[in-house]
Amino acid sequence: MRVDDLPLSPEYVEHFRAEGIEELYPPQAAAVEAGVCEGRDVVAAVPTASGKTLLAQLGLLTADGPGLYVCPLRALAREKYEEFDALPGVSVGISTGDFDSPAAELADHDVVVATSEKVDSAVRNGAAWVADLACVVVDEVHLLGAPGRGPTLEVTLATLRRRAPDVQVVALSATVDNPEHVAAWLDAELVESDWRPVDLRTGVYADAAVRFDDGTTADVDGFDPDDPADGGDTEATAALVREAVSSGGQALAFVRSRREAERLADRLREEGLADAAEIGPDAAAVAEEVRDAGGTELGERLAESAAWGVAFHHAGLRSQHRSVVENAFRDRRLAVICATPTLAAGVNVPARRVVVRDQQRYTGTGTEWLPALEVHQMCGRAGRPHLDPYGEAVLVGDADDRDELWERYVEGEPEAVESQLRDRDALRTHTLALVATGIANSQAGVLEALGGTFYASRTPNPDLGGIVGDVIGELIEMDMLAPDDGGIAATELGEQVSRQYVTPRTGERLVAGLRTAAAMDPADVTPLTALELVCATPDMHDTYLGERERAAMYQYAREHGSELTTGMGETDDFEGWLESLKTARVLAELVEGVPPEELVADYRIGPGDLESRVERTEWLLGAAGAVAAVLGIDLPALESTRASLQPDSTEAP
DNA sequence: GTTGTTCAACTTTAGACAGCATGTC
DNA sequence: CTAAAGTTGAACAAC
Repeated sequence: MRVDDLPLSPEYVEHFRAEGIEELYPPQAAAVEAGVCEGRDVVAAVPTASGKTLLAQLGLLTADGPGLYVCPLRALAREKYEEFDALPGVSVGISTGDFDSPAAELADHDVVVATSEKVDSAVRNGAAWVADLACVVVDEVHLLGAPGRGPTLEVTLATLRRRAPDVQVVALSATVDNPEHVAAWLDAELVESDWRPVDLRTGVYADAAVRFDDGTTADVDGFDPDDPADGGDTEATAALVREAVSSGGQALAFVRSRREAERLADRLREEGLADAAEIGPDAAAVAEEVRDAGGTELGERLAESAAWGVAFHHAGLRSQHRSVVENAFRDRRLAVICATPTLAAGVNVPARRVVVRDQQRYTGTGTEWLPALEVHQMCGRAGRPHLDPYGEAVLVGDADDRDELWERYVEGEPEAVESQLRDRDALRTHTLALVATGIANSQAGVLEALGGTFYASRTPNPDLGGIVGDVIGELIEMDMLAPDDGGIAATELGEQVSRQYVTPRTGERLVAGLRTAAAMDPADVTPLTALELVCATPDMHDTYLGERERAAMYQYAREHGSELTTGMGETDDFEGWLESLKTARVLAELVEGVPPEELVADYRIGPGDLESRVERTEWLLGAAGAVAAVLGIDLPALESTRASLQPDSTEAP
């Protein structure tokens, strides 16, 4: 099937041809057969890089009305936004937490790209445009099975389908074990394929040789397993990377932790890989870009490394640094990225060879094998269309785990997608939201609304009644819901909590903290008071408290006790509270004017971690202000603290 | 006293969505 | 109370 054959206006056909697209890829053709262009619902379970974007565009461009593209990450949203924006005559909007088209304009765009939480939030805040949607594309639907975020996705989709019963849904999934279940839920045609535009061979390294799934075996150049220095997984990884690079390709190496990503990069840099890849001069420019994106010690190390064509990539990096690395690699100005698993789920960064050194991860209860889905996503980054003859993914192991790796990841099926909706916290949040938005006004109403979820479609007798009854009781206890006219209704507090997009537990904590603060001596209410209030909330992530820091934090807690809304004896999770106090302390120093570089060094936290905590704090302080207004509490420290966290007052221009 | 080496005990460990409301020289 | 790798620091040897 050719682009000319599609029911598209000539300008689009022209655009796609200009992009070099003539013939549709088989999965795309299958989706057209299934009716993406005629408004049919379609679930496509296909590998990354097999042309999902075009598939999404076919649905959106042929739909008779505005479209919505839902994706899980802000960086992905931006990437898609740019791709859609390149289409002739299509007006595109974007709506994510960090980057937002004006709300009034969203309704006027042909396509809006948004994160799933932002869509959920828009629904909760009564955005009218959702009811007019003709087509919704959901990228990475398999995240339905993600513990924290899956429920949001399924409830939001159920609500969207309720509000706009005729929307076309196009769902894009990674290869999973049960795509038919997702398709059955959406009553959609299933397109399933493992076709890829570039061949991928996956192999397992052990004992100085790689055994690939196409039956071939390969030695590793310049690698002597009998040399004691060449024995470990890291040495093998380095050799595999070096080999790919010296034959003119680029490589990605995945390791378990941030520190190891940096270490591996150091090690590879010492080998001077850039020369081999003939990207030397360009790499120097990348180093400059990294420096321009902000100077911390970590940033400087990244720049030095990038100058040699080798970068590292993890969430401790500021988002700007991350995107510099991603873009430079895509432009072939870097030879290697050593990364934690972040990179596997993120923006499109294909390489000739992918080396997965670590396949296990620490979980708090020992180390566990990574899900096959995750490893497949890493491996799927191998092979650049038009640039590489093939892609190669190599799992590094030793003789002992060779068979296990082979079974688990080369031959093994990816996991099934399973609903996480039964989770109490998730149900509490969504029950409140459903009532607050007026979708439901009784327990039966909530259950009925949840009837449209993936969970309900998978469970013959959805027995959510018990849990929903429980959480309604809790919400009434929290004064967020109240009995009303034989049913239930949201209180002013409940409505505000839902609109501010914080969890009920966070709302509860804010109420308690605000009441305490209101009763405190005003002279004791400082930025630290506001920050501790917000940091000791389930919606804020804690900061790791090192063994050596613990005593100092304890001391700090004692010294500043009068400013805090939590007494040291009051909490049943003292350790957890100390961790959140550390977060508050770091932010308090930032507010006082301590430069970020210093904080990063003093508290051993990544610049990216600091950045994300500042963002969350701004949001939560805003939410705290809204809750305070409901309670009739006036606490100027909330707003003033938030103001002094704003980028222009904390960062150099 | 200083520097170097070894080894055992201790420390650390991936990621990242979200609010709101607008005017001004 | 899991596991694997990195880091620290004590003990000791050589200078």
